Amino acid sequence: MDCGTSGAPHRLRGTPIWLLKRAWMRAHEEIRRQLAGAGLAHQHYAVLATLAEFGPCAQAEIARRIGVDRSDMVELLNRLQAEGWVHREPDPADRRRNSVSLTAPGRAALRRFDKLAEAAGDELLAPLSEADRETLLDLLTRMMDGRREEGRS
Amino acid sequence: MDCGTSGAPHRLRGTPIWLLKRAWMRAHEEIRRQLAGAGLAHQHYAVLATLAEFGPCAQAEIARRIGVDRSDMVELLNRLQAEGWVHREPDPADRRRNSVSLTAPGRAALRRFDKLAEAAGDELLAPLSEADRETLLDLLTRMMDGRREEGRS
DNA sequence: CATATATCAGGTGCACTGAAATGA
DNA sequence: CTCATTTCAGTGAACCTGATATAT
Repeated sequence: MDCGTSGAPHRLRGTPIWLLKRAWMRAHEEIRRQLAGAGLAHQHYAVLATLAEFGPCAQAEIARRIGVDRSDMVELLNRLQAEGWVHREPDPADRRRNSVSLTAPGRAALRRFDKLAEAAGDELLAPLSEADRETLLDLLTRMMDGRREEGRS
Repeated sequence: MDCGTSGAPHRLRGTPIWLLKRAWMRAHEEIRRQLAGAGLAHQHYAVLATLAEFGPCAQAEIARRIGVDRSDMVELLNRLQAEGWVHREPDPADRRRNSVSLTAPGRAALRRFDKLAEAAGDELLAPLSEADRETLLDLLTRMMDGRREEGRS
């Protein structure tokens, strides 16, 4: 993956869309490398993290939380279930739903992946100081959440 | 496209990789909407911008500059050529190469797309103040270019 | 009836690989 | 012979649509 921005026209280089694209491509490469050993995608990690934080969920709820399509949840969970990390069972309260829960091995695996994800993030942010990292995360968060509390930093 | 970050686990929400993914998805949606009328992708715009800035190029050079695969340049240019915006001719100095150049209509089209791209960027950055926008672009640039000039803002 | 869920089949855009043909 | 360029054929992950069966 070629993530350099160096030779690009400055019509693009100063543009948020271009920068975000290249930044995401680099980020994607980092997380991919970290999770490659386990043969997992970032989304698998996101599913495990969601279950750890919110407890047993319907598939559609997980999908909504992490912004994945419901259609794609099926295979995602098939994989995690095959590893023995999650457990699917019909929800007695609403029999349309599968109640998906984290198993003990799943919880242990998640702890490993947490470390890998953190390493990927550190690799990515390596060129920035601690203060700059915080500022960047804050700005991105505010950009996404659409608020507007000026100033700061 | 669902770009909200609201309901995601905080294990992900504070993470640069997660934030960059969601941010890029939103950015992609904005630029897609702006260019949808012309039926173009962001990459088509990037090609035109490259030709405007660097003059006639070999296909491989354009590909290198904007981080697109050489294989994919072919169809990208087919489309732009079909619109009459670029012109391909064998480079007499090195007959392996195609010298790709911007036509007059291509230059005019690019001016229109510049406006659309700018509108997409403004839409994206709307929640941020002018100072914050500059900071964000600066941080992203430094993250990608790997320098380390601390401080700023 | 309308709505929500899980699943499957398929489509599309995009990054990428591998190989061929041509020429430097 | 080695390398670079254009092109084509095809793969794979990800986002998305539409349809079905089932339950609320």
